[in-house]
Amino acid sequence: MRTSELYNYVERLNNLLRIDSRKKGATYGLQPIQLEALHYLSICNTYSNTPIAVTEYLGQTKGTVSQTLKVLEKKGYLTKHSDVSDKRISHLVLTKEGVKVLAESIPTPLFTNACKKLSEKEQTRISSALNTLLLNMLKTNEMKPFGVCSSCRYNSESEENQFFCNLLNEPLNDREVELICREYKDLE
Amino acid sequence: MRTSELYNYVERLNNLLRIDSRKKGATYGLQPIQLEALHYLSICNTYSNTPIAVTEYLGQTKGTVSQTLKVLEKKGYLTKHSDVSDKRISHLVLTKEGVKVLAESIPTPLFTNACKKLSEKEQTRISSALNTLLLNMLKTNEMKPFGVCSSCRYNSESEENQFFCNLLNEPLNDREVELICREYKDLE
DNA sequence: TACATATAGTATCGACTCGATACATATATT
DNA sequence: AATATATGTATCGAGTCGATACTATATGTA
Repeated sequence: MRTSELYNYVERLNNLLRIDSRKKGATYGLQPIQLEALHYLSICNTYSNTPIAVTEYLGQTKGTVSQTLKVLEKKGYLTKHSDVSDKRISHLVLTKEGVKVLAESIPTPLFTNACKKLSEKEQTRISSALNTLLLNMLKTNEMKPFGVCSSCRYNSESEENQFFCNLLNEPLNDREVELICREYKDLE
Repeated sequence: MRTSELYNYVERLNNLLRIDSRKKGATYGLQPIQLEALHYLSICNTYSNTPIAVTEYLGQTKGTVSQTLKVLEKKGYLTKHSDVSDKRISHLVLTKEGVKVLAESIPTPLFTNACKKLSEKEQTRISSALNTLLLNMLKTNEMKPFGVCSSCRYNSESEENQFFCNLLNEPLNDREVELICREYKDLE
């Protein structure tokens, strides 16, 4: 068992990224958790850009997330739009300014520079290893996996590679299927 | 370039560990950062168990770390011992209680369970990938690598595998050479 | 030796995070 | 219609964190 060895690496990685994220976010008056919320909203689909989905992804309470989002809205990095069919729900959409800030902050400079020095092969190797570790952790956890449509059990692919979500009963366009979804469920 | 893909994995991993760490630490009234400080002190050598070394490792300011350590001391998880030759320096030593709490908290339950399900081969593969990524990040950063003696430039190994540190001018015992050091420098 | 400078560490302040609790509103269930 | 459930907000207190100012010790230099 190399659990401790692995953990030490992961924790150190955590430290470095948090430091870098704090440093970079300070440029825009943003806290690490606020950058993470913005980042999530930039990689999730339109069914998953709600406060409750952010709550599930970040693993915080909805009250805490509500405060985070309030700050981001006040700073002009996102806007809230009421759902047309369910008036309880708001959809959070990044503003042009929010997208810009995010593009300049994430991935963080330190991480980006480190990746530049890695070969394509090494990057693939690391990506695969992280994927294995992550999926394994999610399986042992009650948290939602937040996967993409292509391997979701609710997805049925038609003849022309058209994705269709059987949970939401809607076809999905090419951009949507690449984004992560809070309703994602693994194939059985 | 798969920078974004890699970053997404690492950030998600961060989330999961922070959540788990917060949950577990709450059992003992400890915050994630306090567990990290305790953890560092359990894996560093006696030259590196000072407040300033914790500061460098965690990447925070010394004032912040001072507060963290004050809490840990008050809770009875560590004790401070003045250095014999330099009165400015304190050495931080975990108490029996501190060691116990740490053993029950780190690695976090979620992470430990996930590792149990991975084969020895997979663990080796992930460990190697994380090592590559981490060393690369540290190289592009001004932060100290905090390595172990065996690959440190200050180390000169004698006939009987006896480690000797040329910076501190002291021989090191078998336990010490396995611990991380704030004075560590890569071989040239 | 005297004085300047550097290093290790602490104390305090204000802005911020975060969970807990209570609450408002909308939808689902019975 | 009444009740339960789900989405989201407001407020509070404990705690994090960097900035600043401070003390004490060590080191370098004239």
